[in-house]
Amino acid sequence: MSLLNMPFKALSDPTRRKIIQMLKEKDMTAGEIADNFSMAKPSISHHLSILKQAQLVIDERKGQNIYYSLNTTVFQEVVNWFFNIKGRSGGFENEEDKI
Amino acid sequence: MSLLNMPFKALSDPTRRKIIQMLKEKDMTAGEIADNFSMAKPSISHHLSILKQAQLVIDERKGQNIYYSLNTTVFQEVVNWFFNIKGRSGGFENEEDKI
DNA sequence: AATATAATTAGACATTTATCTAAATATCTA
DNA sequence: TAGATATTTAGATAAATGTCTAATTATATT
Repeated sequence: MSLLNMPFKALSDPTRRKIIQMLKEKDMTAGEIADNFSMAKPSISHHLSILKQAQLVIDERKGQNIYYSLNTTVFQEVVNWFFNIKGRSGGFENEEDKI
Repeated sequence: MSLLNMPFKALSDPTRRKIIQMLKEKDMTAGEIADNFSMAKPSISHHLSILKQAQLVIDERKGQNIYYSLNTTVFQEVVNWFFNIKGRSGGFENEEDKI
């Protein structure tokens, strides 16, 4: 699988995008994340696993809990794909903002 | 389906991302696009249909041909999602480049 | 009008995906 | 060590996805 394919597939699911948005605010345990959804915990665990495989998140066990946090590196690569499409304008309105 | 879900799903397939990259360079007919893949034409037609539903591309018939082109508006909305996650830094290295 | 070309639609099929419940693993605490 | 809590893994299943061939639609040409 290509480098970008896994993160793109991972981001194609709304639950996983919501998780990413939550982790933007703060690191969270699997349980805290699951509490924000009306979905069985194993389902969330599965989503976290896909985000982890895509290297969009990092996990670290602390005692009984496993904390999840964003891995901005792979994020940047996906963003770069869009920048490349848009001629590196990145959506800025002014010419000065372009690279 | 949420506004962003369709484009995200559409971009989760590598063939469709390749099509987007091709359309970045120039507008193309369905046939020209299909010639770049070792895939049956109806399969490409299906991919184009998904990109069209997601409003990532626009189609226009000219005689026997149907020309496809990028619709940057919806693109921008997807880019904005990433900007929002990344605190609107957009991946620029320098503070000055931020909005 | 008949034929050729460009593209889509229809329908079938195998694979992948998202979800669930039940069971297993890991850690903490009494 | 036994029990409680947090999380994952296993296995099942329904729905979605990507691909194909065959048929259809739309346009152009002779």
